Amino acid sequence: MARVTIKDIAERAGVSKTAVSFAFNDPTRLSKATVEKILSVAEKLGYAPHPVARGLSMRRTDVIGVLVPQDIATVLENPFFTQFLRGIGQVCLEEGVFVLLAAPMQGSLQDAVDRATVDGFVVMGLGAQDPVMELLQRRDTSFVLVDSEPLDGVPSVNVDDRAGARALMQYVLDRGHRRIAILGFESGENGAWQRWRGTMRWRLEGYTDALATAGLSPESPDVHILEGENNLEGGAEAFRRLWEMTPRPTAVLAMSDIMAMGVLKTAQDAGVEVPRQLSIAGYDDVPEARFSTPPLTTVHQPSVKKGEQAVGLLVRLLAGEAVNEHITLPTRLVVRASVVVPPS
Amino acid sequence: MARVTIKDIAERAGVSKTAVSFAFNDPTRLSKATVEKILSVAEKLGYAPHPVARGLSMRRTDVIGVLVPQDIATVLENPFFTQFLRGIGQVCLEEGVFVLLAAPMQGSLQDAVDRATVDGFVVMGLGAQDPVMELLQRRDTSFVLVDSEPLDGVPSVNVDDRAGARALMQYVLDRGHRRIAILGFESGENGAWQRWRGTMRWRLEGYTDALATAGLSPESPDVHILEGENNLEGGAEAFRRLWEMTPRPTAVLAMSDIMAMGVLKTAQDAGVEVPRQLSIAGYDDVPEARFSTPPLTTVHQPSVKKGEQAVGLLVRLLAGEAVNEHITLPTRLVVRASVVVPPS
DNA sequence: GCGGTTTAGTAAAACGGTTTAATACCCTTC
DNA sequence: GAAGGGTATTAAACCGTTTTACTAAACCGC
Repeated sequence: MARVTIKDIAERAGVSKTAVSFAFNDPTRLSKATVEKILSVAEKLGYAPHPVARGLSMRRTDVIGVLVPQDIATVLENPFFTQFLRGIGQVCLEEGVFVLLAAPMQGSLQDAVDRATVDGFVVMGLGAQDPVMELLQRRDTSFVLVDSEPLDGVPSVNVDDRAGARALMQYVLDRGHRRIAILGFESGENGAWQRWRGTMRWRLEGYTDALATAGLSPESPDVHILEGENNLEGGAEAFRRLWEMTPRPTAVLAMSDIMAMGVLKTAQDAGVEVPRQLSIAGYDDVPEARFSTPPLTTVHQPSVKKGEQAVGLLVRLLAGEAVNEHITLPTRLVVRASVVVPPS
Repeated sequence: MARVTIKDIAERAGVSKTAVSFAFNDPTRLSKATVEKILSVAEKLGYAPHPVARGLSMRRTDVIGVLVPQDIATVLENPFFTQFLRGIGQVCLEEGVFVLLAAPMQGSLQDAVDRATVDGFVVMGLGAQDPVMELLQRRDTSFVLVDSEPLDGVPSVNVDDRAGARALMQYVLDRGHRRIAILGFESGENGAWQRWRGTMRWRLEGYTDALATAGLSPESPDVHILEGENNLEGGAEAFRRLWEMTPRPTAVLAMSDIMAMGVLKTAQDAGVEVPRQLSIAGYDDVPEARFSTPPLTTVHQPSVKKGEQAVGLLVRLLAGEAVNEHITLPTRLVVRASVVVPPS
């Protein structure tokens, strides 16, 4: 039983394909009677226009892609991304557009871009110097950057990472901490925080701003900057490394809540009292940050709104509007209980 | 600057469109020299085959849809679904296939099915009597059911919900609880648990099995069955209702961890000591269940594997294999700290 | 130098829709 | 009664690929 096509409907209704198409897309072009006739035949045969054929003809798929530089399982491990995706999904639904997850296919993000049947991309956390960036620009695909360094002529959404990081570090210093570990994501530039770009760079700048007020800097011997995978295990692994240091840091600022929770869990499993022996702070303020024990002191960023805004820009771009906005959303320090004064 | 098509490449390389197509899809049909010539021209012009055109011609989009009966923001609120999606995403990546999220479009799931450009669906939690089920069967779309009542001829993945629920309830009863609340998802059949189907029904059967060993049943005056939205707020709202009962239940078994955590949080905010005054149990064993205070006693289900298996079946189906498997994955009681003996 | 097979390439027909340009018909209007 | 103007409808072109069926040339053994 082959798929029922527009031709079938046309024949059964005794009209042309054009008429059938009109009945669905612009009924005013046809007489009331003909439209009804066509629709009833279509209904009876269970016809719906083939979305791919339609897409080819209309040069529009009504799908937007969410492009992420890591594989889906990894990305979804971070609740922040789930929140972001919720924002995207919600707006897409309202706009009558589907969401497609585009991650590196057999390792190649380029392949994913080439093969994805989408009208445009929301691009998440892509390095400015990534070759995919060029590829996107060369194609006629529209796209919006999120958590990337803004590019001229490409709309973008970011949060005020620097201010958030500064406020958090200031808070930690104000409690009295002077031996501090900063935990970033894996950047492929392990240890070379001088070469960090984008989000990590901005956050580091914020930390640095605050450190300066205490006469410290990333180069200070008691300030440690390390990288780990952006998930629970990355936090766990980082804890093990930093707990071997002498003297041990009294506070660790992770660049994501999920890493912070990895540190927290592993520290507790190792018998370390948090926050008495070790203060831990995160970044993002994911929903579960308030449920941990102790609840996580962190920096809130409006993750859902980030997604909403990104899709909003993309939709306008796809509608042909000349969008050139660089949105920066606010961040906010959220004080909970995982950072206290260090042991004396 | 219009998109560069196969025709452009053909002209610039001085060959036919067919040759270009072969160069990409079956290079052995062409001489080494011609292939190189074509590929170099394609490279220079930045050509990649138009995925939609390709899809139309090949009758294959290399996209699978994840069909959910609620909107994306709601579904993603439940970490269980995120885990499920991780499993799906991972296998899809390996298979070189994209994932498309298909939720009701402007309220119509039917629309979503008609408009989604996919080769097949993983259908999540759809009621057996849902009209969409019929639609799917009438179309030539392949699909796999997850968390639905198995349908003849349609592969499906489920977990042993009944056994899990039974073990959990037994554990609760063994602690000595006799005034018990059961909290299900909103089913559109509020209060009418007799009409629950699928997952909710199976779990309820498990609870009932165990209740029977204590001489109780869903009809017992001290057993309360209620529904709430399947998210934190649903749990919160449910707590308020059940805390007004007299006598109050000493234990509540929620059908998802997320609801359980909603109950937990709200109870604590109301000054209730958990678990001393109120024992709380969940279902799913999402990653954050171990991080709550107290850590959640719950039923583990292999969410990631569920996604993996579902895609696995779908892929085989799409490959033309006659798949007719009904997979049931095991569940397992996870004892943590949120259920203790009730106050005397 | 002759049939037969391989090799390298192509023209044209799908795939299933939408859109453009044209036509046939009827109704006014002068 | 011819010109003009809707209105309802359609044939054909188009979207950008893949695939089928065919041809021309080269190669082969004898």
